[in-house]
Amino acid sequence: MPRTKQQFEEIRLKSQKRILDAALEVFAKQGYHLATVDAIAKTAGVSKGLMYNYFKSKEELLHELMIGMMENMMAEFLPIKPGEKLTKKIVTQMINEGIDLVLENPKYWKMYFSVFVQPDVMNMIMDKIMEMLQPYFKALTNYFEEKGEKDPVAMTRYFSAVMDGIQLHCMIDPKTFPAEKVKKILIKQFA
Amino acid sequence: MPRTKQQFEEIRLKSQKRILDAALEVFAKQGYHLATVDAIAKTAGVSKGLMYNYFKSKEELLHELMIGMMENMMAEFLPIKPGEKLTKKIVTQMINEGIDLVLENPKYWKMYFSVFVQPDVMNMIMDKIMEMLQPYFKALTNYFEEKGEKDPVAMTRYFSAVMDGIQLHCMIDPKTFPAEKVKKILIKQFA
Amino acid sequence: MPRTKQQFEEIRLKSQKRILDAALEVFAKQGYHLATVDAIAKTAGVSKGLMYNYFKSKEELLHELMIGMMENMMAEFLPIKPGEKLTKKIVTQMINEGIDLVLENPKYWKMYFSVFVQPDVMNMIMDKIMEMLQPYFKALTNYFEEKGEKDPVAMTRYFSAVMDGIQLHCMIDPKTFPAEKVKKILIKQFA
Amino acid sequence: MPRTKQQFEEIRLKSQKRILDAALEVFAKQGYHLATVDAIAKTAGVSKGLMYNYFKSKEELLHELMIGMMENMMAEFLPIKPGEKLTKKIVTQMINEGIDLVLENPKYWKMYFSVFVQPDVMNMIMDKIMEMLQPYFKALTNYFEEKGEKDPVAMTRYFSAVMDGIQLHCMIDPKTFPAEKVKKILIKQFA
DNA sequence: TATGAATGAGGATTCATTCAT
DNA sequence: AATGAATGAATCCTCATTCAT
Repeated sequence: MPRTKQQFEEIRLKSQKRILDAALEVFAKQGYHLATVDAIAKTAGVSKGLMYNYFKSKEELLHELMIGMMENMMAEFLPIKPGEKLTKKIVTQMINEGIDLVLENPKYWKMYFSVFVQPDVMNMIMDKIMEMLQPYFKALTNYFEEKGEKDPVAMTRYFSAVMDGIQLHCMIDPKTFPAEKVKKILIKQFA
Repeated sequence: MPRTKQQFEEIRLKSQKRILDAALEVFAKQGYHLATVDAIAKTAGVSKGLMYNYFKSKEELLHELMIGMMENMMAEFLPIKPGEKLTKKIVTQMINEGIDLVLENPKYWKMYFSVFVQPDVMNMIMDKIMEMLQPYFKALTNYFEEKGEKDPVAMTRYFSAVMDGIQLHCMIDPKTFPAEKVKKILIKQFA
Repeated sequence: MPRTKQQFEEIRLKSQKRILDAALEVFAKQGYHLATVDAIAKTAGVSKGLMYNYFKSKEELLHELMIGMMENMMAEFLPIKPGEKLTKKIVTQMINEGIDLVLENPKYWKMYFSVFVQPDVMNMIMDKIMEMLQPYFKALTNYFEEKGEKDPVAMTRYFSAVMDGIQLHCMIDPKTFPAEKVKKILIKQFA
Repeated sequence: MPRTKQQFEEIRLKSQKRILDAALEVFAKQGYHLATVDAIAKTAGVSKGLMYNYFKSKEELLHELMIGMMENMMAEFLPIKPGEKLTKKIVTQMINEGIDLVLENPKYWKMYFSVFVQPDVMNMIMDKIMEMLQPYFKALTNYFEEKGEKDPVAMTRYFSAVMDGIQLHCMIDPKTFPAEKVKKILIKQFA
């Protein structure tokens, strides 16, 4: 008797998750190009072949991973519902969380950032991610508008850039970067 | 025959420069891992063998390149002599130049940034670069101290991070990023 | 419960046929080596596991298929009973049918031919097929003998070779090959 | 001092030839799909890498080989200059040579034939080969026209098909195929 | 009987590096 | 100083086959 559809589905999901987790770990430690499919499979405790059952290439594995991370991050980073407005409190929280997230797992974020900087290959991802970020940009633009900023669109881009810069430095040097002080500066300036 | 020696030296330097220029171009276009030694040699118009006369590996080529770029950038970006003090004017100039440099050649800077984000491989470079940045950090700390900032060290790191974030976004999206408006915000805030 | 046994047997035969049909289709389209077991199973609408219940390997599947095709073809191509003699009419029919069969399904026949040309792997099949062809060769030899040919054995081999050559060209270029004219030539020469 | 251009050219040609010879041998013995690049390189006594210096893929290697064989064969098989007319003597020679060539090296010709029967992959080769065969078809058509055949184009195609059929059977069973007798039949019929 | 997840050996391809000239 | 032919380890990916259910 074969397993039921549902049983198979469960098995599939479980294996996929193991592979994605392993990929995250290995990509984070070695970077995309130095990470071998072999190492990922070994880390996941599955065969290489299985990987290719679920992801049609190493690149697709990265894509899926990035999209997944992005979705998770968005959920934590921008905890508002569509249409809801940003408040000072929420922006404060975004700043704090955005920095803490990186400090907790600098390796993962290195991988994440590195993609933005890879030439060619990753353009597909960029589009997808930009699309996902739209509501976040909109909400911020709204927020800055209500705060009375003259050019809320520019301010939003400025804020995003600043946050990315901070996160970048947290990643590079999590030990000596004065995260707490910088948080305060940011909150004072933007929230 | 000292004359001949000098000529050899000239040829050496010229070839080296051609190779470094080619490497920069190819690394910038393809990223370190996707760039092949072959492509670099071809771009430089020399043989692979010659390349290995001057640089003992692909990695060394990258190192030399990065250090060189860093030195150039520092010269332009921080045009003060050791001991000299930063003025509002100079900081303003730093902000403007720092952004314009990236906008002029986003590809090169992508390569540059990507190194900071590569795990493992580039740890060696980091030390060297951090060392080179020391005087720049010091001068900025001094500057912020004189401007009356409470925590000038934190402010310096904040400023560096912000500048990197802006530059990152300029690189990613040089066309729609509101560089001029952001410059104004930065100058108002830091200069 | 003999009834149940019979039902099982029916199911078995039905599944086997579906798999063989699918195999024929996929082998014909992609060639033996490029055809995947997966594709065959999918085309047949069964699981890979089931396939291996009926055929112990991809190679056996090919064997069964070839033998089956051979039997079918023989039935159509040489519609005489053992011992019965070939007549002009029957030979004419063989020529016409032999060419039409190929023109109707050039892909299948390509697969069929390709086996004769594969080194190593398929030697096993050759023996089996040669054995099956014996009565056909005998009947032809008889026929040519009665027609007064000096060397009926050679003539038989010649006829077989010619037919295969014609069929090969029909397969390669079914559109522009002058099949009807060639039929006439053949009939005039051999029938 | 580097070698001269000419020296390099010689080395290249020599290596290429070794690889092509090896490829012919291995493809002939195992068939395209079962032949491994490794085996070819080993047979040629060079590294796998070198193969890829000269041929950008296994498939291209096959293409080059086929084209080369074709050219050689044409030179022997159709020893007339463009514009020159075919005579009975030349056609007789074509028949004899065409069969002897195959009998001498059935393996090579198996490889050659197998390509015509491979689905998909080899379409590029087909076009090239058809183009090369044009002058041969033209000369034959002319010949049959002057011989007073009613439909010389059809006759040409018939003749080609017959020759291929004979060659095919020579390949499959070089030992018992009555080559000499068949030659006589062919000569009587076509020359 | 029937399923499809899992395996892993095997194969094509790439590319930094070496070395004879 | 200069060349580019040659190497081979490393890597991605495929697919026939097995097996627990």
